[in-house]
Amino acid sequence: MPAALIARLETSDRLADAVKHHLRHMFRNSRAASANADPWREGDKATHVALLLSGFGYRCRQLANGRRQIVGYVVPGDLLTAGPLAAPVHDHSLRLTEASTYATLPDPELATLEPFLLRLLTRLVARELSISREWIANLGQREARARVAHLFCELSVRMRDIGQADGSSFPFPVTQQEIADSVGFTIVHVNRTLQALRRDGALAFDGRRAIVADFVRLTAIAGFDARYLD
Amino acid sequence: MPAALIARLETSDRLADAVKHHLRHMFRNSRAASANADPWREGDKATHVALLLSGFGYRCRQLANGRRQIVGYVVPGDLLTAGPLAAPVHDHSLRLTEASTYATLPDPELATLEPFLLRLLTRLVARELSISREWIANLGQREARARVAHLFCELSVRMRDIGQADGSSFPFPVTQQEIADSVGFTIVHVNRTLQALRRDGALAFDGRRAIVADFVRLTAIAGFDARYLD
DNA sequence: CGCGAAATTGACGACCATCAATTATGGTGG
DNA sequence: CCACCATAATTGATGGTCGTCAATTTCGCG
Repeated sequence: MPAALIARLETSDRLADAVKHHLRHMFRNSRAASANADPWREGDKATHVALLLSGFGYRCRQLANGRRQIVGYVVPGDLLTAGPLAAPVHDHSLRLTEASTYATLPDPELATLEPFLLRLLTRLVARELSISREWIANLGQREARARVAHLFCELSVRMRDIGQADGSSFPFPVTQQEIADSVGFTIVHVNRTLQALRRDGALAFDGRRAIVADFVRLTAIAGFDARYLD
Repeated sequence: MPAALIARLETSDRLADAVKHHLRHMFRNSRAASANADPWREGDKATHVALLLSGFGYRCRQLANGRRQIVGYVVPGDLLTAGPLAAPVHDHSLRLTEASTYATLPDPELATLEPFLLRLLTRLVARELSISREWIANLGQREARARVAHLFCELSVRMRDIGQADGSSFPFPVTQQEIADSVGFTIVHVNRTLQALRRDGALAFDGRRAIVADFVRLTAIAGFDARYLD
């Protein structure tokens, strides 16, 4: 049940019942994955279209110099991959950091996909692209505090849009090392930056949840503008 | 005439004549733009599908802190935008740094696009996404020399794939300030880094052309792996 | 030849990396 | 329920990469 995708799409426009019906049919096959599973690795053949139904994860790229970069997070409702519609081979690994479920489109249906569903897939890929470009700007032009704050602004909005945020907090099963690999700093510097954000009263943590103590302040620190998430 | 696109697509697989015919028909309407034109700005409505036929440019995002980030370059054969198929509004500005031509798809044909052309557009958007993710890794994990080198590796390969490279050099109408805004350094540091690459015998310039003096060395410095460009 | 833009240089300082501990946390078995 | 262990978080000291500021030189074009 692609409820999260439907919820997010309906944050802007109401969907016709027929469309919802098609979506539910398209993503009716669901698979389970346990925490720390990798549905695919960089270089694997891209076989299916896949959509995250529940859980959490990130996309990860391994560099020749031995370092790795997290290039994006996936939350329920996100297109995990457009499969062979995008490229024959995956350019990154997908890691699910908690037990998750995702839907895959049966291969035979790929060839006969309704045009309007094909267009939806294009829009979903384009949204990933928009997010990626925001990350480029984040990595290239923001200093530590703003850069880290921006990551949490983004995730906060994305979680809220799918109804996964509980008040001002949301599930965040990610280590500081993984935050570091996302924003391009060392774990030591990320630790100090998170402490600064806590001192600012903008951000806090409770176990595996992130708490946006003051969203307005956090967005001000980050220079965050949510338009890229539409 | 989308010759560059066809050339690039044929670096991996031969295209059927019928496909080429469809592409030429799809992108038959061409427009001219002068140097330093901005076909669109961030926030503008996305009206057309557009493909660069000739020229050169970059995509640019403006940040709240007054800085800007170049989030990608466009060369002939690149999809400039999937228009309303991607998003109703542009999330970045497009700047053409030299006189260019680009093809646009007439609006009425958007609704009746052949499925296989729709799939091609999805693939082209996905390629932009793959390149964006490589940029994220570049900005997040590589130090100055490798990061700058990587940019030139990418452009060198992309120019070669479309037959725009003349031996080991290619047109590069970009200032050091723009390189700086691409890799997230200051112009001063970019200048020193370029000098280092020149001393290494890896890279040189001649007016508005970049000269890859030693591609193997440049890729070694960058830790470049061209697979993401397929 | 003259002008503005672009490239280059030097000195200095800040931000972030590195190295190396120590402390906290949370999951597990006794 | 607590002891135990591995993982994660935190801290301090020091150094290097890159930013900032300000000036000068070179280049491109009319």
